[in-house]
Amino acid sequence: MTAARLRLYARLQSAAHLVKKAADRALLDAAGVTTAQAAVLAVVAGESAKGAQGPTQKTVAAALGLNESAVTAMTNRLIALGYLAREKDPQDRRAWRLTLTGDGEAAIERIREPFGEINAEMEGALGAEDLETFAEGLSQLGEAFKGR
Amino acid sequence: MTAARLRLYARLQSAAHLVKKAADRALLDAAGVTTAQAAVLAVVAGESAKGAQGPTQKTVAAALGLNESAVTAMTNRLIALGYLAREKDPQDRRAWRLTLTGDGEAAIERIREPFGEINAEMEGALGAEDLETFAEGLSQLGEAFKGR
DNA sequence: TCCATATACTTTAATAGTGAAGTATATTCC
DNA sequence: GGAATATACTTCACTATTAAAGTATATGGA
Repeated sequence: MTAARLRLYARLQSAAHLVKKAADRALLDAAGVTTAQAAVLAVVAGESAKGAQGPTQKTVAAALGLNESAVTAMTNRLIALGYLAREKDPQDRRAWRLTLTGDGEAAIERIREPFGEINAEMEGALGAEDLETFAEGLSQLGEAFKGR
Repeated sequence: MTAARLRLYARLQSAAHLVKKAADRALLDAAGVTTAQAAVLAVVAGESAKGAQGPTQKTVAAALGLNESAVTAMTNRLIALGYLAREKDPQDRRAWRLTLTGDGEAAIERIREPFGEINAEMEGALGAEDLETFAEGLSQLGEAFKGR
């Protein structure tokens, strides 16, 4: 089958792993934050910009395709690092509302440049490839595997 | 910048994570093996086919873009599961030579079908996309980030 | 109003990875 | 031949994830 010949799964995972490894080193070096932590901070910043309250952990989990237990653990680490704060939602006391601290906002600022470089390096590596089409393909893959 | 607009890093990691999550469930269900374990078994099978001896751990690490310490841990798990065996290379007693057990070869057989389905689902999800070009882009990314 | 069920989060045990520092064996170069 | 260095692997402490089972609070009927 062509499905086997193209080895899409292996290529996708290998590329993702190698890029993540490099990005983690770059971000940790320049901003003292891992890419996984940066992703959570970015979601909290983005969701906070939408409304008065910060997002719940469930919202963060859904945005990143993670289990809620992963977000519990990440949130604990980010609070320990001083980047995030949480308080009980008064409307629903099962839920936490997450917000960035001042240090959290500062971390996001520090992330911007090294992260932009990673994205630029990726675009450079793709050479002649149609970038829009390639990016679209990645989104289609994500979309197709989102609900299982 | 276009680099930020396309969010290649986020899309790549998200797609890879969601596909891996689904593939792990499928493989664990059908073959009792994780995708990470399957990757190591496949490398050992492929390298063993090339020469008389199985690969060293270093060879496996290089093939998968992993640290040698990750391969030490994976090898221990796969030996405990009965899929892999190792013996000291008589030419270089620092190195182990890895080989598949009968159970390891059987596991590779069980993996084939569910894994083919994952690849086929990925191709399906890409729709109109030129599959060759997309696959090539993934390889280019991997290649560009391999040596850092 | 109370019970059943659904929802938001937590806990636990496991896999999978990193990087740094350590051990043992090879190799290289006076 | 022996010292210095390189290489193959291991160990350790840590981050990040999953799935399953548990806790606490909401919600929607009867």
